[in-house]
Formats: sequence, structure tokens, C-alpha cells
Amino acid sequence: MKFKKHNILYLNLAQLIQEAIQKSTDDLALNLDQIYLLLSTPPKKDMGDVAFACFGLAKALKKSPAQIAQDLLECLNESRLVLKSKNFGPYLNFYINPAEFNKIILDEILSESFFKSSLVEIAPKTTIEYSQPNTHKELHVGHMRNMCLGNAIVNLYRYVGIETHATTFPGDVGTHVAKCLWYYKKYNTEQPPTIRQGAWLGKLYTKANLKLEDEKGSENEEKNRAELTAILKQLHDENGEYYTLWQETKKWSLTLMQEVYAWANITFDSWYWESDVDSTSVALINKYFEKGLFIKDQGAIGIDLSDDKLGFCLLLKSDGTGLYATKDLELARRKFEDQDIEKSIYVVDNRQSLHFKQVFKTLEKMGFENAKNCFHLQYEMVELPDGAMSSRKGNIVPIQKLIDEMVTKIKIDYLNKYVGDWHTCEIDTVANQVAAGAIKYGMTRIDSNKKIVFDMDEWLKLDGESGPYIQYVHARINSLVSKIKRDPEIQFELLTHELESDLILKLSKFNTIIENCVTNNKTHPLCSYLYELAKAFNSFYAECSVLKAETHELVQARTALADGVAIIIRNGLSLLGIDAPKKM
RNA sequence: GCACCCUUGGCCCAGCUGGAUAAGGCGUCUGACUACGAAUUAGGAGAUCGGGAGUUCGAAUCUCUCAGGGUGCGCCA
Repeated sequence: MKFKKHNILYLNLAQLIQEAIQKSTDDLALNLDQIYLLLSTPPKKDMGDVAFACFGLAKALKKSPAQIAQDLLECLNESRLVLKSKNFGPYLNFYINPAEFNKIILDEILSESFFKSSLVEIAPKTTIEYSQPNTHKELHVGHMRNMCLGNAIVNLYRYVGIETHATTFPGDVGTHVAKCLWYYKKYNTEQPPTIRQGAWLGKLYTKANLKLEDEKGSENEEKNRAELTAILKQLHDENGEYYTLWQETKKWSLTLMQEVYAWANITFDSWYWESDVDSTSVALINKYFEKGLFIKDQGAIGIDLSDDKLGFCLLLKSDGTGLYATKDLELARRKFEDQDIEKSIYVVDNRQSLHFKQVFKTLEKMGFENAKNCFHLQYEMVELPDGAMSSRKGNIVPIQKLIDEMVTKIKIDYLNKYVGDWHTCEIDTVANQVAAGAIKYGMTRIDSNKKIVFDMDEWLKLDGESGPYIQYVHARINSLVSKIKRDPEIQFELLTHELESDLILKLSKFNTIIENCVTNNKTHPLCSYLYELAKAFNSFYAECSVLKAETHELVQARTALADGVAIIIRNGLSLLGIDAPKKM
């Protein structure tokens, strides 16, 4: 995808520099794109607001970068956006003219037109698949990372103007289901609870595993295996008591997923169930086997990808049934053909790296043109301090446990003071919004290729760099802004304090940060940005009084600035799937 | 054995599409509230960016190599 040059300041300065280069030499013409990309931020405020590094021109001009910076300085035209320019060694730095810049940026943000235009020039229609939980298992904080990441990426893609289809692919078939039902029918003595049956079911799955593990090597091992095979056959043939039980219990798991999605405010444009692609995926493989693309080896069917250094990809077991890759091929076919998409993104943890390489390569060999536009967006796992989480072993932190503890903690530590003052339901709403802020920010703020070691006590601490810190700034601004009646005309040029211009410059970079997130499929740059913005506001707030500013006009201008910060925060948090409460 | 990912102050983490003095958070030490909402803020101490080599005018950033940690590699999903 290709982005427009949407940063007004950078575009303006790039044009200015281009003119200066043309004026100073005939030998060299840099295009606007190149100059635009060479602009950066100086390390210190007193060195200017934007820097142009001249190193790249040195070779072509046969002059030192420092000399070039000086020469360019002399050739610079006037610009209303630039107060002054100065060379610092090899850098040509610009000081923004607040009289002009403040108004351009804040007008756009306050009218919200800043967020409305598409940032991309070319945008392939994209499907993003995320959240592939298994039924009959409990959702844990590892699934939460996937959901938060996937949802934020979808939001970011849509924000920049890419037509995006969000889809999910839950696993409702397989041996894990058989194990769970086996235990339920034969050994469970408890009555299913009336609420959260899905979580209870997940615990049965763990018990089933422990029992099977326990009886390994005993006289029961063979019997257990035979029983599981029989259950799988019933599920496959779609009849029998286990099939009925499967239908019932699958609903419980679905309810669990829907509760969590509803809490996290996540929706999908389509749901693909694994059971749904099961039989057609086998047919698909057989079709291509007959065409001669796949080979039979030791009774099983697969594709030899060793020429591509991807080993052998097994597609049909010797009993004729499919595997994970089998279903992913059929699912990909449906996405390409049913949804008419050009690009396909899979948000799945990095253990599946080889799997997706094999699937994408196989799709290519099957003749799908868009196979080259498939992308595995991988992320590292969420682990516990004593190692990996495993539903099989039962050492997991369930999502609902995290949510419950977080909500409770927020009510006790922060919202208790409003009891009697606010409606109970209002406290409840805000507690959930703040909990979501903490959890979603926590899940998206770390680079996706770093693992997260989950420690409940650490997560419940809400100070420092956190979602609630940013939400708090928003709430505080909301309270501030509501105290002032706004004039129709604001004198933005009055905002000349260092902390004010710093804030405005940061605000202007919002879309550039988003561009960075989308090009790299990352969420953490947006998190860092919002935190830095919130922090910069707090510094401003501590130093510059808004309500007690010296003049009426300055009160107005600062209020408008604060409002602009709140608007950026609100929009930025919403891309992370986080609400910004008006009070908290 | 092969492949991929990670390694930055006591702990966590940003910077990695090469550039100016490596940015934050937690913890720690010292200050600021009868408040424009302290879920806040001002400041101090704390880093040979895992080791080594190379490319470059310039490397936390790119290449190679070594070490440590993690993950994956045909009948689970």
C-alpha cells in the first residue's frame, strides 16, 4: 500500500527545501518524497521543531553536509509556516511559526476533519482474520492479546482508508472436543452451572487431559483411546448422543466467546467455523490430488515443499481425514473467492510460522494469484512467570478472571469515592471502561514480537504508562473544557509557550504515527504516542493555568488546545478499542 | 541438526526503513495538594545498547560470527 504525503508541515517544508536545492545547485534534483522522508525531529527543543539532514546530498554535491546546510539556509524562501531556520552542523533546522501553524492544526482537529480523509493512495481490499479460539476450552489472557492486537489492526486499517473485512475462525472440532465430551459423559459428577457454562466446560477439558495423562500406560489406555475414536466418529457422522451433546456444549462455548467479545466491543464481519470447512476441505485436497499436485506418501497425502525449504506439508491423514493446514487451504479459497479480497492477513501466534509458510506456498502452487498477498502477522506468546500457559494442563489465567479482578480493583481503589454521587450503573460502566483501558493498552503497548510475562499483581497496578493514565487525562480535560463557554473565534497564535507548541506539534503527528503502525502492522507506536501526548499535557497543565490564564483570550486558546488534546486522545484510544470516559 | 524470534540501567520497555547528548515506566532518593480533578507533577541517582568482527564520514539500528533464552520442524489443532 502507498501512503499520501498527509503531514502538512512536512510537505510544506519539503517543498521549501526542494526549492532551495534547485536554487543552490543545478547538479541535483531530489524529489519531494525523498526530502519528505529525510525530515525528522531534533533531539532538543531549542534546536528547532523539524530537522533536515544533509548527509545524503554530500556525495552528489561534493561538499560537506555542514556546508550544504549552510548553503541551503541562504537559498531558503520565506514560508508562513516557518518562523526562522538555522543550520546546526550537517542539519538544517526549522522553527515553526505558531501564528500560522497552530491555527491550521487546531482548526482541523477541533472540526475533526483531521481524521476524515483517507491516508492511502492505493488500498487493496483486505481480510484480517484474528481470534481463533477453540470451543470446549476456556479463553485465557493469551487469547486476549490476539483479540486486542487483531481488533486494533482492523481499526487502524479502516482508519487509513483500507476496505477491511474482519473474520474469526473458531475451532469447534477435533480431539480436544472429544476429550472434553468423553469426560463430561463418563466421569463428571457436577451439575453444569447456570451461568458461564463455557468456562466450566473448559475446566472439564483440563480434567479430561489430566485423567488421560494419568492413565497412560495403565490397562485403561487402550480403552480410552477406543472411546475417543468412537466419539470422533459420531461427531464426524453427525449423529449419536455425543453429537447431540456437542451441539449443546458448543453453544456454551459460543456464549463464552460472545460475552468476551461483547465486553471488549469486538465484532466480526464473518465467522468461519472449523466444522464448516471440514468436509469441503477434504474434497478440495482430493481434487488437487487427482490433478497431480499432491503426492501420496506412507498412505497419507501431502505436498513436498522441500525445494522451498519448507519440508513436507501433510494434508490428509492415512484415514482420509484432514488436518489444520487442510482447513486453512479451504478457508483461504473461500476468502479469495467468496469475499473477492486482494490481501489476507492472519493474526496468529508465532508458533504457526512454518504452518503459514507452508499454507501460503501451497496456495501459490494451487494457482491462487493472491497467495503472495497472504501475510502471517505473528506475535509472541503470553506466558506466566513459571512458564507457558496450557489449557491442557490447566495453568491458565482466564480472561474473565482478569476482567473481574480488574473491575473490582478499580471500583475499590478509585470509584468508591463516587458511591452515592453517581448511579451504580454509571460506576459499573466506568469501571469496565477503565478496566478495558488497562487490559487493552497493556496488550497492545508491547512490540508484538516480544513475549509478555503475565503477572496479575503487576497488571492491577494502574500507575505509570497505562491506559487509565491516558483516560484520566481525557476525563480531566473534559471537566476543564465543560467549565468554559467557547468563543466563536480563537486566537491560536497566543499559544507560544514552549509546552503549548510542543503539544501542538505532537498533535500534528497523529496521522504520521498511524501510518507507521499500518505499514509495520504494529500497535505499540500508537500506544507510546498517546502516552507521550498525555504526559506532555500533564506537564502543560501543571505549568500553565488554563482557567486562570492572564487574559480572556488566552483562557480561550488554552481551552481549545486542551480540547484538541482530548479529541486526539479519544480518537487514538478508539483505534485501540478503548473508550475515553468523560469522568472517572 | 535446520529454521525463525528475543537479549538496551536492579526490573519492564521505546528507539531498529543507519544520523545530533539512548527515551519512558516501575522501584529508589528529594520536593509540590483546604486542588483549573494528586489515577497528578518537578527533580536526583542509575546504560561500555549480550560478546566479537565487518560495512560506513557515522551503527543500539545493517552484515557475519559466537553465547544465552524461547519457539517450530509428517498423520494434534
